[in-house]
Amino acid sequence: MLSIGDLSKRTGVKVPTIRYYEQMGLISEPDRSEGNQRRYTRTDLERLAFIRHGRDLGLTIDAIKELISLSQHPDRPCVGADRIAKEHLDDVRTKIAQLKRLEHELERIVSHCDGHSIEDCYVIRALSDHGLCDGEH
Amino acid sequence: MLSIGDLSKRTGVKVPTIRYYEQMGLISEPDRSEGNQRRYTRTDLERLAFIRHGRDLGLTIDAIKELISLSQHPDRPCVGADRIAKEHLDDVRTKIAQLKRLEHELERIVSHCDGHSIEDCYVIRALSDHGLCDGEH
DNA sequence: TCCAATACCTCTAGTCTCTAGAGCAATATA
DNA sequence: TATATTGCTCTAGAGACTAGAGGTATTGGA
Repeated sequence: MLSIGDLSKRTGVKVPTIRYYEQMGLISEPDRSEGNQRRYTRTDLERLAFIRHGRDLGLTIDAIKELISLSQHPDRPCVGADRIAKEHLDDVRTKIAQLKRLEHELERIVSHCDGHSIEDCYVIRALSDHGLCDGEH
Repeated sequence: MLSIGDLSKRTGVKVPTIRYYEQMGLISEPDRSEGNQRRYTRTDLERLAFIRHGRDLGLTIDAIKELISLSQHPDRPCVGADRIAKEHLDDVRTKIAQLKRLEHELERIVSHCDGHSIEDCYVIRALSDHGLCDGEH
């Protein structure tokens, strides 16, 4: 039986976050010690590692909830799970593209600045005047 | 003189967001009509466009505040503004790198899935078992 | 000129995913 | 056994808005 601190150390999920996940219904309420402290099993550990992993990949709490519920019906086809992952992959790709445009824009802004007075500062001017931008964002 | 709605239409910043920016001290309190409605000038319009642009580029409210305060001292050297932009560029690059690792991981996960039962679903298995990952994330 | 539609006002509370702190209780270690 | 550490609940805060309630101004058309 693991305490919440043990679970935290093993999964890298902070203690208050574990309690938060419980509150959100991502993990079930664990048994308690005589003194009302949470006691976790190996199953809880695996579940939490699953959640952690999903969060690291940027999945939302709701997406993870859905995956958990899917995984509890092992006989169903896995298209649901695949769909969630695919949608997320699309999101990630969109975000990368956006950030790259941003990077480009910022590079231009930064490299134009020569450290003289604010009056001539390209950073400030570029922000004031959208027309100085290359693409749209 | 522009109403808050006009300002919103011209800048693409939603009305409640404009009021929020006022509350946060990003824009100064405008004059009011006889009936207590906000009335904006061309200067306010420019300021808001500046903020909008900064937010589009992903700058935080605090960073924008700092830039505004810098821009109000036109005699000072512009290294401060340049520093803010550079720091942000670093952030953006870090985030792109992270997302690319993620993309890679998700691609692997998705492409392994053959649509059969959940029991064999690679999405679920990959999330359960970090050992199936390529890199660290 | 009057009326209805639209826009505006303030204030409060909610979003999402945690994180921090207060004040107290249980457990582990020396 | 004394003390240090960990745990408990509850509330509030972060950032950057967004939504809704309940009421007031302004605007455009008949």
